[in-house]
Amino acid sequence: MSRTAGSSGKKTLAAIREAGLDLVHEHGFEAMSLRRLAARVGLQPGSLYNHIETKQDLLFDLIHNHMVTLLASIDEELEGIADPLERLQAFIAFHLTYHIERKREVFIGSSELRSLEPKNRRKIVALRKTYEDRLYEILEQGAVNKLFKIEDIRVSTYAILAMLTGICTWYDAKGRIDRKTLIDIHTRLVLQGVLK
Amino acid sequence: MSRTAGSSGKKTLAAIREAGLDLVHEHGFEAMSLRRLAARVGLQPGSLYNHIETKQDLLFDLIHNHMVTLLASIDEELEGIADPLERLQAFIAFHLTYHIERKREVFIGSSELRSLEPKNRRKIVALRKTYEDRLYEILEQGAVNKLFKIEDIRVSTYAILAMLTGICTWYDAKGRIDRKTLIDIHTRLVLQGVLK
DNA sequence: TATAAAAACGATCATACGTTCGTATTTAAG
DNA sequence: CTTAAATACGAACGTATGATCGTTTTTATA
Repeated sequence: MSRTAGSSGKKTLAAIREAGLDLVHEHGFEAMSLRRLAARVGLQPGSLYNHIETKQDLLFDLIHNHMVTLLASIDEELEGIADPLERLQAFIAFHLTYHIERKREVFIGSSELRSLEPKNRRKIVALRKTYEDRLYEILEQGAVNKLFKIEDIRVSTYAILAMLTGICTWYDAKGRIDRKTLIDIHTRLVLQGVLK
Repeated sequence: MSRTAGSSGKKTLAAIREAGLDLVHEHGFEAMSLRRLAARVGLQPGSLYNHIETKQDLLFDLIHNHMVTLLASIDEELEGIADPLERLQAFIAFHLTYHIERKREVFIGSSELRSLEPKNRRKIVALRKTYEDRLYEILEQGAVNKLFKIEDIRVSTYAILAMLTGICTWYDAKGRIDRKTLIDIHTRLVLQGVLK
């Protein structure tokens, strides 16, 4: 893929991000070389710096972008739903669907927190906490309404998230189970563990 | 840490493994330099090769060692327990305890499969499958005995493993919750999702 | 205490690293 | 059509990479 001077910066940045997701996922952030990244995008190494500040900034950009989109999406998804049970069902379906389609981002978002500078890491951890709180609040609301019976809301939040996220990384879209069935099974598993 | 020629190879190899776990966990396998590893152990880079074949062999050794010990331990743990419910409880307690104490190994064992050569990766994946089968068989036995009611045994196996393993990576031993409580909560969560 | 084996040293190989910079080219706005 | 801004080039910086090898030092055995 060759590229000419002056060509659209928007497109080039998008290509850099896409190749970055691939390469970080494949080699880890520290081991991803900007030379390989540039080659995949069709640039000379130095030209990357017309689009990114530093390698570190690229990593932050990739993870931050993921988290912000995730948060905006869940809020959109839950908007207008009041009943805790329905909200929980919506959360499960959304989380599974969203994460299945973004395995690279999910992997990087958890495995490469180590490579973020402290200030950047704090920002990401705060966003993650905000997302976790969406589920926490649903469980809490259901518990208050005597709809759910939960021993420890915080631990249950983490347990449900671990289950849903973990499964996404294994799930093979071309395998035995279709997406709807996957959602159904998990909805039932979670509800059994949570319903009164 | 300084080291003298002729000193015990067993100790040196153990130190290499320990430092290797740390550095792979911290930087990722590809980005872990043998120079840094050697420095941490107190060796010149070339001296590592008195103990390891290649960098790749070290990675395989680290992961393989973990998986073999894991398998031997679960078999020992389950030995003599016949009742599926008791076996499930034993599995949960064991898995949580074992994984909490080996966060580095667990992390590396999942995130660095990508860095294993195909032949090595196949061996590890086979061992992992064997471990997963231990839980699968417990669930199956419980289902046959009409003790458990499980919609999809394979998916439930993965879901339970994802939940238990995921939580281990977050769990802070110095935090609000002690280990016994963590096990109790998770045992209840799993049983609710599985019991008839 | 003589000696073989084990382990460490330290130099070396060609190659790759992230980033900077001066220059050239292309695009888009006026 | 002119021109400023955006983008790309390509060389260069000092440093680090995994692995090899001949040599030296230390250990343990007999």
